[in-house]
Amino acid sequence: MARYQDIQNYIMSLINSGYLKPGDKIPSERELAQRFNVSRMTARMALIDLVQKGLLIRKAGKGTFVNELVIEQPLGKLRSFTEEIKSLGHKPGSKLLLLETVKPSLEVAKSLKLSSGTKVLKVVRLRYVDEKIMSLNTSFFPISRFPELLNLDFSSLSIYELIEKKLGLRIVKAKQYLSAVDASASQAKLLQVQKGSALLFLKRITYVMNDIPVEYVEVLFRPDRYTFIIELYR
Amino acid sequence: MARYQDIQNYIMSLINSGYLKPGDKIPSERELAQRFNVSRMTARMALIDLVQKGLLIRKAGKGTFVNELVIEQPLGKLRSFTEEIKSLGHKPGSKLLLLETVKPSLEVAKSLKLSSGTKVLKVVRLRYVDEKIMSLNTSFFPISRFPELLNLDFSSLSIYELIEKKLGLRIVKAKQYLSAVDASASQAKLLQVQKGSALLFLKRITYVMNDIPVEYVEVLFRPDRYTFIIELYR
DNA sequence: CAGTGGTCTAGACCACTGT
DNA sequence: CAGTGGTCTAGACCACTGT
Repeated sequence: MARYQDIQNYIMSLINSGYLKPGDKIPSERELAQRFNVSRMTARMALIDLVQKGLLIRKAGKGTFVNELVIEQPLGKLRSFTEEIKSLGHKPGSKLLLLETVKPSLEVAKSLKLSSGTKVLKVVRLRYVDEKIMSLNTSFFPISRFPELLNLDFSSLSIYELIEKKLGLRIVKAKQYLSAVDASASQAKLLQVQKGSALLFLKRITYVMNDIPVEYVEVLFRPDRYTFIIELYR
Repeated sequence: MARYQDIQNYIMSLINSGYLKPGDKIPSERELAQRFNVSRMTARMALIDLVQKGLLIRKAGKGTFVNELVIEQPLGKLRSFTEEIKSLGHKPGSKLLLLETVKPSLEVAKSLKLSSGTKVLKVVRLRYVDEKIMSLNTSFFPISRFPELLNLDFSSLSIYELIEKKLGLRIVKAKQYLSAVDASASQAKLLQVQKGSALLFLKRITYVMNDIPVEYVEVLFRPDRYTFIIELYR
């Protein structure tokens, strides 16, 4: 085990334990070098590597700081929020805010390929990453088509997983629309941002076999906590 | 200009000129140190930075090599704004607002794989669809790497087309980041929206062969005029 | 001004690869 | 075996930030 790794483990444990939070200053290179009895270059290597991994940020003349948490999602592969966050080494969370049967809007009905009088299940959830609020999700499920949806536990982490396991449906496709909106007063309050501040707005229709919709969802992301990444090729 | 950057520029020029191809071995740390009259640690820093940028690969006991072009799953189709708008049956437009040589920000420099002192060409354009304002594009081009970029007509519709035709470069990949921001006063004025209203914010790095960046661009879209659609499969 | 990260020196010993 | 990158030392001077 190289000596610079001792320093890295030390810094990581301070961050993971919550002792150091995003924005906090960590000890200087010279201080770490002295404390671990290594040369400054060795302490420096430890920090540069953690900067490269996105955990720290350095500012010449000021110091080295714990980086803000930003989740980046590579688009292109259909994965659940839960799968995505876990794969990035973070802890997904969910809080159920509302669960009721409603008459769908025209857009919801059309997206789910339902007649506008057919009732749907509306589910509103706050989504968390590492206990921090990330997004507000409002889902609509076609319970007339899949009545078993009513039996699902919507406070659990991954609804997609439940749909596949309990309903035996295979999710094969999603169509997403990405835009931006101003936060309304109520949205701002739930997401803990300023009213009117910009939110990343995602609409998604998820399909099982034969292009049959199983969910229509609108998600409002805090742009400081979530970024979509898309790689394109030709 | 730091001395390790001289070494980086040297290596990059060997790669860009085609003298060094993917898989080729580059001179060892000790050899570069001697040739550039620096200590081995300095030569080493130059290489480690290029490894981190994905241009080189190192193998202990063997040497340092030019990285292979990574082939990944095609996720979407890379099309220019002009191609896209035309295919939708609309009329694309462009208005050149600014064209100047600037020192890049850290992010721009890093995205273009340049040292931060290397000047870049900044091009600001308003984009139209059917004579309506759609987006504000701020591009940065690595003129040190591709000096011929200075001869392009930036008031023309498709810069990508020009890059491929006049410079003989094939654009093969783009990486996009999507988020949302509040419109600043000046952005709002140009886009003719309310100050502080939500804009869809896109950052894109466009690459030619060997993951060499040819453009970094930030685009602010009016969300009422532009929506990203993404289809996902599994 | 003291403190910070950025760059750099001129060495050293190590494990590993290939001849 | 000679050559490679990996790790490390004990210093140095620099530009920059904040008091």
